[in-house]
Amino acid sequence: MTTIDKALTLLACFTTDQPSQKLTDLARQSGMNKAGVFRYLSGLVRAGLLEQDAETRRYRLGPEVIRLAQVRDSSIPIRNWMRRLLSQITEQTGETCHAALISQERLFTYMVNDSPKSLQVRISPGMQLPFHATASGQVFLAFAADDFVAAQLTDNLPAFTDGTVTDPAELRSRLQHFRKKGFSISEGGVDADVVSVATSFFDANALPVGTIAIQAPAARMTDSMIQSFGTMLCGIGVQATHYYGGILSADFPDSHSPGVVTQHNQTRA
Amino acid sequence: MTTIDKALTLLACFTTDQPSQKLTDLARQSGMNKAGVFRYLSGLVRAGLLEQDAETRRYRLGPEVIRLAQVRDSSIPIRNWMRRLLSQITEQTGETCHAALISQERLFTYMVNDSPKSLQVRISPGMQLPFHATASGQVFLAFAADDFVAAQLTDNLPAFTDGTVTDPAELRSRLQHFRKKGFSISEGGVDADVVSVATSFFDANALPVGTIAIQAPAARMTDSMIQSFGTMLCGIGVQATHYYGGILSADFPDSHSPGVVTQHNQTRA
DNA sequence: AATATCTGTTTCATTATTTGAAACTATGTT
DNA sequence: AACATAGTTTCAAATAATGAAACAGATATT
Repeated sequence: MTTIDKALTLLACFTTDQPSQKLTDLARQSGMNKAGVFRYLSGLVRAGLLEQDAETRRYRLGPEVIRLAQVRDSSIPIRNWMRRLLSQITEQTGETCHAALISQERLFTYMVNDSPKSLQVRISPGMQLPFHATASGQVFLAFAADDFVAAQLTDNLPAFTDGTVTDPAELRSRLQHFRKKGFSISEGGVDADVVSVATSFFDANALPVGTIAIQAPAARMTDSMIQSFGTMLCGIGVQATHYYGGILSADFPDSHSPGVVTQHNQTRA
Repeated sequence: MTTIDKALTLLACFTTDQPSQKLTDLARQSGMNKAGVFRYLSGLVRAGLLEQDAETRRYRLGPEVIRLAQVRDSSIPIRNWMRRLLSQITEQTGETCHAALISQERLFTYMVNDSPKSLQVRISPGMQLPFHATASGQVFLAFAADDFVAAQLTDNLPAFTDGTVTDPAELRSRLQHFRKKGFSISEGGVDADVVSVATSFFDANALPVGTIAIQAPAARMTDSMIQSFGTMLCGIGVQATHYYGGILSADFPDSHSPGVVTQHNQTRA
């Protein structure tokens, strides 16, 4: 492990749950020496990736990460078309939806489009999604590489509700099913009384890079709605893959590719 | 200079003008050994901050910078209120506006709100703004620390048009004027026939952290419009400073603080 | 008010890592 | 086929990283 690796692993400690951190905690979490962590953090601060609160001495992410994100988006402009796709979903379904992206083997919410309804599922960008307990995570695994799946589906997976499936064998069988359908369904995996449907989109190697999901209160969801949401999402996923410049996974059901949900599907003859 | 510094300076090479880079160019630009740059880049790739195109072998910013930006925004949520403020500006003026932030002594556009008009000034997020040639840059300098100004206002400043002011003495005198007014005006500094008006907002140390600007074709701008845009921007800037949790620079004209432009200024008795 | 405790920061001799020139490989060019 | 270019690997010499312990500056406790 090089010095750079050690310094940069500290960045992974900053999450939406813990957006600012104390030196001592970072040292404890990372298992590194306090003096070393201090030097790493200083370097990250000099680079603008972190900044230190003058009063509390706590570290948080710095303005440079925002600049970098803008630059990234100017070369791989996901933001623009993703906003359109999500608006389209909420328009057609009336429900909250979100997109998630993979980074460093972690799936995080990238963009959220809130339902106009008053009873809505609350979710915010930047949150990490557990693979085994969310529709997004599961559909991602359904199309991910085998060793990746194996790394995620360990024993002792945490249960967030009574309904969380934690048995690897059971999960694998579900993944197979989701792979055939092209979308996943999760009921009460993280929050009870929430149903979630998700599909994935792919990069140039036909590997999943992100997911698009709809989340709604279980109370107003029927089985047929879930199915129709699923097929719609598959169509959206195909578009996302296209915009991203990727190609569909070989396992992805192709029934959705030719314009099942297009912007002008009403104009069909 | 530590190893971490050397590795992280490479990140600064990625800009909207050069969103992807070749190893050799990065080595040349940074003046570092090719082998070393390769090792640094590998580390940055492992951390997800960069990724390498499988075909072209070029490096570009990775998905982790997006996750980090989301986390940053969850602790210092500029995006939400800034979007509101910019919409408000375009609504009232009909012109394109943008916000810029400072990072690592560079001012970059953070958010853009396009004018609905067909003839509009084109600007995209993530671009670096030269301090001496833009209204944003100038109003930033007007309230920045003395040594920062001195570092920026060197001799041999580049001229982008015939109208670009490059004389440090002349620029300093303008800054003084802008500081009194609270906003800056730049005509044809970067693009001829473009007029720009800008104000800044401040952090808890009363130092400028960003700017908010309006840009319009010179053809449809009058002097009185410029002045009224300026006073409006000052009001918006006061709000931005408030939302950001900062305090106004002591030099900032206080005439704008008590609700010169509030959301409900029509409801005054 | 004095003491203890918890921070973040600095020091310094030991140790391990970075360093860079050159060799190597792969791909594209004349 | 020879040449050129770009990315990657190697290895002994040089340099920077390391971590225990000391320090300083807060805040909490007796």
